[in-house]
Amino acid sequence: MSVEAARAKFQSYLSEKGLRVTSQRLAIFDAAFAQKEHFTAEDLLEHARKIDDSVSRATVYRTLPIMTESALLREVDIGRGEKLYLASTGSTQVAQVVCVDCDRIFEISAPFMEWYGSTVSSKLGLKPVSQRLQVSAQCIAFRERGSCPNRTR
Amino acid sequence: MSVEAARAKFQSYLSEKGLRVTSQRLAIFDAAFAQKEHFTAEDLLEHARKIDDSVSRATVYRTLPIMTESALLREVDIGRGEKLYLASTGSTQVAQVVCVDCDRIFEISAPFMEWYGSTVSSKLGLKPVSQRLQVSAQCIAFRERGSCPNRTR
DNA sequence: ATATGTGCAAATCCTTTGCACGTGC
DNA sequence: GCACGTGCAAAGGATTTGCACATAT
Repeated sequence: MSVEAARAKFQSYLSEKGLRVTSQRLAIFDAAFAQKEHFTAEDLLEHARKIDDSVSRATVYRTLPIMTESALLREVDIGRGEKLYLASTGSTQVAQVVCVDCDRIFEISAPFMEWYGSTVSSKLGLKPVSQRLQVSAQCIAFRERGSCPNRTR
Repeated sequence: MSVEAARAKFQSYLSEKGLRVTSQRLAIFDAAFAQKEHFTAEDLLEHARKIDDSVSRATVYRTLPIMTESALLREVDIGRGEKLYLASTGSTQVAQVVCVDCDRIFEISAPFMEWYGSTVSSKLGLKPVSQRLQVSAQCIAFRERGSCPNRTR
């Protein structure tokens, strides 16, 4: 799905739900879809303000759930204090591989995850809605050199 | 592994790491292993205080990572504000199935998860350390009646 | 004896919320 | 016009931390 299509989808979603298409929401959308990596709410605020400096932190936090519900963003919670977000490319069958040292996150498609989730929950008679797989791993640089180039801590 | 064995393991772990075996740490251990379900740091504080009323919130928070690192507790983060913990019975190949309505957590063993993690991360040349699978699902009661008996929200 | 651990309360961090004003529809 | 959205700053909730005192080794 192209960015243009996603933008149209966002506007449709808002209208259908009786929500309003505001300049702030569009700025937040544009800022989110300009990111190439995972971003935090704070990152998003910063970038959205470059597009429309009237955007407030509160509006970012209020818009994030809307974009998540409309499947335009994927929320990624790897157990740090803050949540991460990523513009959704369509697939929900994605696993996060997090380097134990540098905290870099690699997203990889995992089409077999669906089968996995249903296998697992059918044991309990539950109907799976979504599944998340998170793998902690040592990245190549860490294994070879004992530390990661991207390390921030 | 029995509770007695786990308690011994905890004391050994502390000694090996040059950490001290204090009455507070033992009270926290005992409180944790007396729980049958997932518990929060606050739950643990409350129960530990019944054993030793000198236990403080700070000590609970300082002891939790020690018990997690020594594999005596498993940390479960399902994206609520607070983290949950569970006395570890040994296996790390466990998936959490969370009911979307009542938030109940079912832990089920998932021995094939290890294979899954390595398959996934080998695509990136990473060495997997641990993996977590979380499945959101509708529980039986929710599907049949539209709401869960255990619902708290 | 002394390095660790502890309780307390304050501080932190991310996120949410109340309110008065602004603005799409 | 008016319901919904917004910015601001304050509140919120979980967790962390600085410090002086206590204690395991």
